[in-house]
Amino acid sequence: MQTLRRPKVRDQVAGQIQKYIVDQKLGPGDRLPTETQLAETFGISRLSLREATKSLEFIGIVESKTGVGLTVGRIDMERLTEHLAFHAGLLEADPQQLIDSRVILETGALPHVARRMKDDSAIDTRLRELVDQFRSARDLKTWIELDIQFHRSLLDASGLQPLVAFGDLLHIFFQRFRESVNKAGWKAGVESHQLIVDELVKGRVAAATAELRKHIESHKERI
Amino acid sequence: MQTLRRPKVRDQVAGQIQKYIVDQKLGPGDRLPTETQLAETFGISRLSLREATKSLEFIGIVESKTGVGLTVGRIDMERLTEHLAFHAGLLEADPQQLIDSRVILETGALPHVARRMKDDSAIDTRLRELVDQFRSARDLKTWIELDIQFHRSLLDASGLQPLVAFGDLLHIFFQRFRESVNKAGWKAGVESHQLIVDELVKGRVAAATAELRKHIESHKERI
DNA sequence: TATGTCTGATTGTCAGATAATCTAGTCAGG
DNA sequence: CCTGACTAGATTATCTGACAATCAGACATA
Repeated sequence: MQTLRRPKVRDQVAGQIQKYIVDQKLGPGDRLPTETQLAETFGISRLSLREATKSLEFIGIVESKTGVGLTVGRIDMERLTEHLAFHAGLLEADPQQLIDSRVILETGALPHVARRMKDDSAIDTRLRELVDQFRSARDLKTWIELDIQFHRSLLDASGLQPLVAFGDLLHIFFQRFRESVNKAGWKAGVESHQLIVDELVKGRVAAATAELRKHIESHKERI
Repeated sequence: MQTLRRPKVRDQVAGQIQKYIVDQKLGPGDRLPTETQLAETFGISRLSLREATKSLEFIGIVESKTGVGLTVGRIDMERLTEHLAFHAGLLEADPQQLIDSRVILETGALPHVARRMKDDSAIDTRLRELVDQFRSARDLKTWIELDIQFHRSLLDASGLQPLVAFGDLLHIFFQRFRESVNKAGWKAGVESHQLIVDELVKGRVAAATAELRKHIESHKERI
């Protein structure tokens, strides 16, 4: 049976604060009302309000400084990843689904990347740079780091910000598979990345897509 | 210059709680000590401890139930996406980008939908039901409601939960365009949905994809 | 102008209390 | 022996009120 719970005050409040930020069209750094004012506005105690703001602060939606007040913050994915990666075991997501989703996301981005590459040579440069760094990577840790960067840059190159945001999120859940990469898979990964970039530059999107799909789906063997 | 701040109590405590979970090798559902006990252990007031646990609860690392206590939680993507709607890129999302992202997302899901349709006739039924309700929709409000449901069901039918979560997020930002749909666009939308389902049932994924793309991109005319 | 100081505003932390809710055990009735 | 209602204790949820720590800006002083 689904547990019926009374909606918790702080969650509602957290939602309302987010809504407030959007409605008022506030951006990073902008001031929010003081805790006391907010508490009065929502008709709750300052303490309950605090639990809401502290939660939001935890993931970076707001920042609070003593003696200053609350400001809208910048979400930084690294911070979040740090906390979440710590708890790889708690992440509940079907690996298979994660992989399929990534394939859809990244292969879907490729046509956009190819199109933009024609006008902006910086994209090409950036991707090649990363591939080169790959080759000189000596340990698994930096390899993983670069792999994330490569795929992020790929999505970024599509010019579609929403995809980048979603990609970041998927990566958090993906982390644990990455750690199971062995030397052979590593080597294959380098070649794969190189190939993808080469095909893209030539404008052969279909070939790049096929390679990218194969590359991502290679994770399936390790689950 | 980097601001020097006194490390905040609750962040330290949040870290310690996480450490505790890992050290004790706790998994989802396992009990944690009570708030009072934890507060004593860390030598802080129960209130400060609460701010830490609430933060962790916010992203799903722990759960707390009244009358029961704290348990280790499961982290699910839906919850996170909800809050990360604030991710910088999305806040200032360009309508064009939103549309392109949706196209990638939904057309990418179609092959999965088609495959699953073969084994599960309920999917077919569900989608047809929605199309039928479309025809009998009389005002714009219910039409929009049904449109959202249709596209959500489509993603849901792919069996890929991450896509559903992301789709929901995109819809939030999409809302404003929806309201600008006129009678003609409405009529065309009904036919379009019908066609997509028909093609899918016949297993003609490419045709369905083309139609879906056209359908979503029709929004471009209205921005 | 430059520098040190004061002050009001705001968040950080605490203690103590009451309400709401859940778990586990108790006990009556069959 | 079993089942269901009920009670008691434990635990979190929320509130009130208070004081400490910190900061930005005004103000006075040289």
